[in-house]
Amino acid sequence: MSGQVKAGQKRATVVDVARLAGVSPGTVSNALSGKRRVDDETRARIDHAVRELGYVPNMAARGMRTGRANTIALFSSMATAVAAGPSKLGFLMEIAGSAALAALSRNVALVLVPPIRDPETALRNVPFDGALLVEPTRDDPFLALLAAREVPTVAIGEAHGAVSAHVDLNYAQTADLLIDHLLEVGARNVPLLIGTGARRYYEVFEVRYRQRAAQIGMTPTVLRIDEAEGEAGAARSVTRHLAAHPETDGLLVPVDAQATGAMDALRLAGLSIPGDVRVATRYDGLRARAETPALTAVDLQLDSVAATATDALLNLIEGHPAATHLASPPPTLIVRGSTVP
Amino acid sequence: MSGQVKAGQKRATVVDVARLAGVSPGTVSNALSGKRRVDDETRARIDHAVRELGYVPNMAARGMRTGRANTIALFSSMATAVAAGPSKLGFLMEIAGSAALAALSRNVALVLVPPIRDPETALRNVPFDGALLVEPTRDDPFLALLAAREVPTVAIGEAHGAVSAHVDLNYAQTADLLIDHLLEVGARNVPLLIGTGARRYYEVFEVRYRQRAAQIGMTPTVLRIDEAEGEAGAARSVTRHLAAHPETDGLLVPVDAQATGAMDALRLAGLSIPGDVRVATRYDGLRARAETPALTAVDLQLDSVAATATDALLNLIEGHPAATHLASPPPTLIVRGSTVP
DNA sequence: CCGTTCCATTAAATCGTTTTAACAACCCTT
DNA sequence: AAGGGTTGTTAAAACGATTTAATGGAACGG
Repeated sequence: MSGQVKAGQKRATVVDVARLAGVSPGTVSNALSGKRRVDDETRARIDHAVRELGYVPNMAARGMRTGRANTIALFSSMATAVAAGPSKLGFLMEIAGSAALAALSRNVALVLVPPIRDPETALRNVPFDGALLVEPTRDDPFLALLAAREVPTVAIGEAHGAVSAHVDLNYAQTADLLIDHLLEVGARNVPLLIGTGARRYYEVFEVRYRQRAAQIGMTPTVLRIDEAEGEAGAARSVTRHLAAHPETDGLLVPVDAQATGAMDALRLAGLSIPGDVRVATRYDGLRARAETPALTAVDLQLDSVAATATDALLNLIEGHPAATHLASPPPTLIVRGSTVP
Repeated sequence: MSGQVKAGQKRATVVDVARLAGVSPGTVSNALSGKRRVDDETRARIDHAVRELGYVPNMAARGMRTGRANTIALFSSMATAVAAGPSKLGFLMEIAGSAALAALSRNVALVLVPPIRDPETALRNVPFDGALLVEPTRDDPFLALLAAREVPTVAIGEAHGAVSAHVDLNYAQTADLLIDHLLEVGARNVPLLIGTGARRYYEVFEVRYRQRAAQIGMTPTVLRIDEAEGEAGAARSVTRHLAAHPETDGLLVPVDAQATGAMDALRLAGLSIPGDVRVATRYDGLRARAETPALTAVDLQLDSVAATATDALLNLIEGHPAATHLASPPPTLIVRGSTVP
């Protein structure tokens, strides 16, 4: 059958196709890309030659001319201990799945860049036209890299750094949803646990939390935990807090890995959930659902968020300007056993 | 600070660096790649120029010369309904995470190719040096594509097609683990539910299942469900089977999405789990853990599997031959509420 | 002092595509 | 019949790196 290439033979180029079809390489290029008109009869000859030779265009050569890699990168600087955890799933991967699908439907592939110690050197070798950045910190190591490359960058979640655009993750709404729910189910002494990194969503959660606390006359307590310490760090922090404040009857722990740690601490202290203490977290992922009882969380509509971000990024890459501030569907509360029996 | 590039200015090339350092482009290339010796003093001048200009090598140009894209692709032909599902997580993404990490540590990026209707055209535009193929079917659409590209391909899980190598997923062991466990907890009438696709692991499960059934004198029943129909298909199938065989007291459902469907059907029939019917599945992912009761499943050590596959693939790409048959750590049973109270 | 060998460096070729500018050939108008 | 538009095609010039073969010295041995 034609179209097959014998092993060891080097791949056909546009020149080979041109020769076989009796035209010039330029015409082959035009026929294939459809950028300029080509006579129907000529095009037919070219198509035939392409099939005959099993011609596959060389992406590197094309990229060199066009300056495009047909690739976008997905970054997250969240410590692996928190972002990935035992089974490498979660937030980042959920976004990756949707983004990959959205990108591929526009003939662009998604390259996955998990957090690593030395992004600099690793990225020297990876070509990409634009980047998605998941909840960057104030001075995210990736931001500098991306700036140096001068590629368009879309953040997922509000960002303080300089990005081309960002998709809102509705931090304030999400915080309110969780805080109000905890109060509604009767909690009155609810500390907030967040990471130490300078992430925008930590800031927003803290602000809303303090506001609401002031309104209802609750003494606000904010416990900050090093992201790199993962679950264990959260567990230690909660244990310490419980010792000093036995009246604690609720925990607001937006980071899911830290929520898992908090649950461990509560169990260790022999407290019942949600009887003695109610717990709520933000991201409704594996951890939230696998806890016993399962954790009350929020549906962040990550599917939609990722697709929006990807589309915006691809538009930017193609030169179409995009709004710098993109909305996403409102988050909805998912009530589970950790807050109601 | 130097190293910054003013916006709008086009990126520095190796020629600019050479000029500034007072050497030829060839020497710059050698200094940067370390392929040939370069005088220390010269190298210092070059390094300085690189920093001064904020030089970032153009990957497309390099790729054109070297023929490498520094990228590997991860494919799965499993229907989206089953592989991704409600929250796009699962098997594929878990492998993606590990593989991305393993690849990046060798300066290669992972591109994610989720199952789509028209892989052919989408892939024309995506450059990659090799491919990881997750549990391909007998005539997987991706296999042809990869053959046409003549890139090395490593399958995750035994494969019948022509691949360069494959990492064993211990199908037989896994099947035995699950079957024996179901029998051990008292199930005596246990149908096997598998997909209709020609996947190697369906075949192996069926063989082991029939063998064991014969040994203990159980009438084997194999229900085949179209992968594309996801959970609903499995639910319908189970409901139908229960009507005809009320004595059913166990279900072996390797595909997790189908296991979820089966659980729905059991609940609908008002049966208690594991009291009336015991259920076990293969992959211990979100679905298995989020069920109530959580599903007994198997730890497939996907982390290690993905890392092994990625390493082998990169070796192949670099020309080092690799074993065609790669082992992975033995799977272990994870007993949960769906088989023991 | 000449002939080798070794070394760092360079000039030039090369990779495979896209794009630009030029060019015929043809059809209309006037 | 001359001039003005189309239309389809082409030759040649990019794109930016790596690699090959050649070069000019320095160092060395006899």
